[in-house]
Amino acid sequence: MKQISYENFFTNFSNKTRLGIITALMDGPLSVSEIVEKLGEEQSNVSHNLEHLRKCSILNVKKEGKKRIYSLNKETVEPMLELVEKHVYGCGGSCEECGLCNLKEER
Amino acid sequence: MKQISYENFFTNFSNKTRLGIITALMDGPLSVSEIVEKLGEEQSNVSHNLEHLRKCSILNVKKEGKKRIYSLNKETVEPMLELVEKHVYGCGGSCEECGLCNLKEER
DNA sequence: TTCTCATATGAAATTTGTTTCATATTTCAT
DNA sequence: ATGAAATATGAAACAAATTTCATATGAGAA
Repeated sequence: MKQISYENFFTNFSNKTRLGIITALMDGPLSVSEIVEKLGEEQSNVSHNLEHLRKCSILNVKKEGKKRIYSLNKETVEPMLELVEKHVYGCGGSCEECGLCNLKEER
Repeated sequence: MKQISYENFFTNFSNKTRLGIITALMDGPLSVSEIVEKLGEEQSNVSHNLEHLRKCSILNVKKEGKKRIYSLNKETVEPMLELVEKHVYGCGGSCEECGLCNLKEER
């Protein structure tokens, strides 16, 4: 049996701050301070989390003066989130725990 | 900005036991005790984790005598894992942290 | 250079998630 | 009914991930 070890990859989608970052970058690249402002999280927290995302190639960075501009690897992220969305809409409202069906209501 | 709250969904892919369960069920449905045996994890641990997976509709259950047969929701899971695989093979070996590039070597 | 802004980093504190342990529940066989 | 097998459940113990805090680094402006 092939033991898949994708844990660390998926960790990037399983916390609020990181999904916040991902969501924030949906509309285009942003600098760290812009992300910080958008999320209302602490700078160093955002920074730590950006590192994880970057290390898994979910984000890309480029330097621009003193700023670092982060952008989303949409090729992976978009279909990933689309898949979940599809899953949610297909579940018939049976996922009490994961909160996705609640999300449904919000939209 | 729409705040995505998919955390809990992705949590199901970001730990070893649950990915182990998912992997075990790739080849077809299994009872709890069969999963326990296959993974070498404790029964109650497997049981707890099965609950999470089921609640997010990643797994389905059906009763069969005293047994409960769990099966994989392949429609969601397969393309999800395929996506990650594609991401990995496209990353050019740059994801030191997430361990996916190491997986590459294993195969 | 020195100052300031933007970001990163390490370690401690905190929060969250996972596993274990003991026990309960369900179902079937006797 | 009673016992045994299969699974579930709750709470405590444990482990791991996240956040915060203090500080460091780097880059440009004065």
